[in-house]
Formats: sequence, C-alpha cells, structure tokens
Amino acid sequence: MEFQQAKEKFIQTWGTLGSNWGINKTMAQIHALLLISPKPLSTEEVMEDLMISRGNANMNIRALIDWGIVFKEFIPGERKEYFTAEKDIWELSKHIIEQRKKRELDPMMRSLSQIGKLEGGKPDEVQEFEKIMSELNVFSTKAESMLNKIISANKNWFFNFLLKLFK
Amino acid sequence: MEFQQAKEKFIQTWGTLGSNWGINKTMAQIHALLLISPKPLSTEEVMEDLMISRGNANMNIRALIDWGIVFKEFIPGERKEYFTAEKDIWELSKHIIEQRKKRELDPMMRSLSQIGKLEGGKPDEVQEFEKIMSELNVFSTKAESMLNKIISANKNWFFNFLLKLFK
DNA sequence: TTGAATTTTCAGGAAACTATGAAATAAAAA
DNA sequence: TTTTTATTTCATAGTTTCCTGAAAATTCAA
Repeated sequence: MEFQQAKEKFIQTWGTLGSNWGINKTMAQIHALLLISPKPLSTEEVMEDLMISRGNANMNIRALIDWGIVFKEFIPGERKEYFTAEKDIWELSKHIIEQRKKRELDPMMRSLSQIGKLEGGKPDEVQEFEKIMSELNVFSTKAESMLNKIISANKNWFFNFLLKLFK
Repeated sequence: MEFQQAKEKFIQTWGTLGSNWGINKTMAQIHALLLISPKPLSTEEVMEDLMISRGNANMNIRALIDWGIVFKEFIPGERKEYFTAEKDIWELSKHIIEQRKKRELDPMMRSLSQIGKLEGGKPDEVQEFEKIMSELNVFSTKAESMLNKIISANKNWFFNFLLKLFK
C-alpha cells in the first residue's frame, strides 16, 4: 500500500473512532496526524494536511493540550509553535481514561449521590428506584477502583495492577 | 428529596452520560426510565413520561432492543407491547461493552489491519508510522483480551477474571 | 515604541444529528 | 371480510455541534 494512502486511512479511521465515542472528529484526526509524524508540526502544517481552517486547527490543538496528550515544542530559531503527540500508547490511554473519568463520570456520580432519602411516590416505584441506585453505587465503586488501579500504573500496568490487588 | 424530582434527575443524568459517550440522549433516557420502572411500560407511557413523539419513542426502543438491553414483554389480555430493561447492572455493562466492541472497535481494527507493507514516503515517516501501528497492535491485542475476559464472565466477573488469568 | 508574525476569539454559516407527525403497514378483533 | 388498534416508516423541520474566516489580541524583534 502507498504510504500516503495508509496515512490517510489511519487518520480517517482514528477520526471515526473518536466521533463514535464523543470526541470530535477533527480533534481525533489532528491527534492521529501528530501521532504518526516523526517531527513536531506547526499549526500551518496541520491546517494544510487536514485541509481545515486556522480557527479549527487552533481550537482543537488547544483542546488536545488540555487533555494532556499533545505538547508544545519549541524549535530553536523558529518563532512558530510546534506540536507533538504523546507517543506512548499506554500513557495515552491512561491520560484519556483519567480525563474522561474526571470530566464526565465523576460529576455524574456526584450529581447522583445528591439523591438522598425519597419522599412520596408509589411504594413499589420508590423501592425499585432505590434498588437500582444502590446497585449502581456498588457497580461504580468497583469500576472506579479498577480504573484507578489501571490509570495509576504505567507501561507495565497490567503487572502493577495485579500486584496492587494482592497487597 | 421528592421521588418525582429524583426520578427526573436520574433520567436527565443518564441521558447526559449517554450523549457524552456517543449514545443518543433520548435512547439513554428511555433506558433510564425502564430501568427504574418496577413494571413494563408501553410505548404510550414512555412517550408521555419523557414527552417525546411516537416515532422517536419507537425508533429508540427498537435500538435498545437491538443492543440487547431492553426486552419486549407480553402482558396477558393486553394488545399493546410492553418493554422492560435489563435490570442487572453487570449484565447491562457486559452487553454494552460487547456491542460497542463488536460495532466499532472490531471494524476499526479490521480496517487498520488491511494496511500492509508500505511503499513510498520518506523513510523516517514510514518508520514512525510502522512503529505506532505496531504499538497500537500490541495495545489493542492486550486490551481486547482483557475486555473479553471481563465480558465473558458474570456477576462474579472479578473473581472469574482472576481465575482465568491463572489457568 | 512600532510593526510584522503568530495566536486566539467568536459571530455567523454549514453540516450532522435528532425528533416530529402523519401516512402506510401490520396485526388482532368483530 | 371489515373495523379497530397498534406499530413502523420517512420526509420535513428542528436542534445541536462544528467550522470558517476575519478581526482582535498577543508576542517578539527591530
């Protein structure tokens, strides 16, 4: 397969994956582009390669930096800013899990935990509601503990994960 | 807190969670409604409770059934169809992981695996590309095996998971 | 300072996604 | 059958999300 063709396919695929999981397509594509680039790229280069506007490129690069998976790189003698992606896939997945948990799961759990003792409502409805809420609580506690173990580890997370389980 | 208020909050929250993760809001809300309902609900009841149209309710209930997390229920003497949600949170998460993997991750991996030996392109670019692709491959293989172990288990998945690891 | 290069912002337009409701179809009862 | 009730479909409308491009702000060197 032609290199250029493979590159486009990868960027395209990564973009689709992202948008299926609530991450905007362009953001995922920029990330893919930086991921496979052996050298840092400037905003200009990203714009040109993906054929997107300056505003779009800038906003999404910024968002990727906020997520902690893309970094600014200063090139001596150059005035422009250059960007690289986190290349270590394990670090990458760790950051993504961490961020999504912090931004979405945690606020949701906090919001749900505000629901206290219920007043009114038909007895069977209240009972069912309380049962489901309590199950969700158990579930999320276990899932969270597992996620925390995974993300607090590094490349060898799998071993560390097991280690931590038994200590 | 008032029951009705808590119920609305839960449905609202579940909907937001869904849309953050690429699942349409109404679909998630219908699911939430069925989840906390002690008895099966008809399309009419869903429409009324969430204030949505017949078409919308029908399409999304159908989608939930396709996902395997909502079931038709026949009530003797009733002509209408009634629906219940999978109430076991562990089963639920298993189904969701399974389906998303099948529908999105698997096709993506299949698509990427079509990329074979590369022709053309600058040497350093080709090298970087191949390095990242190979890392992604290792990652996805490990992640997949873990997911498979989790979803093939049941309520006691955590225990089974460990068991399977060591045999 | 001044001014050129670069980055950021954001109003308005475009695109993608979702919902509506009425008509068509199907299924059960009369 | 025919009638009644329930379900599905789908063109259109509505909503949300995203992108553009130009103007404003910032940065840095002269």
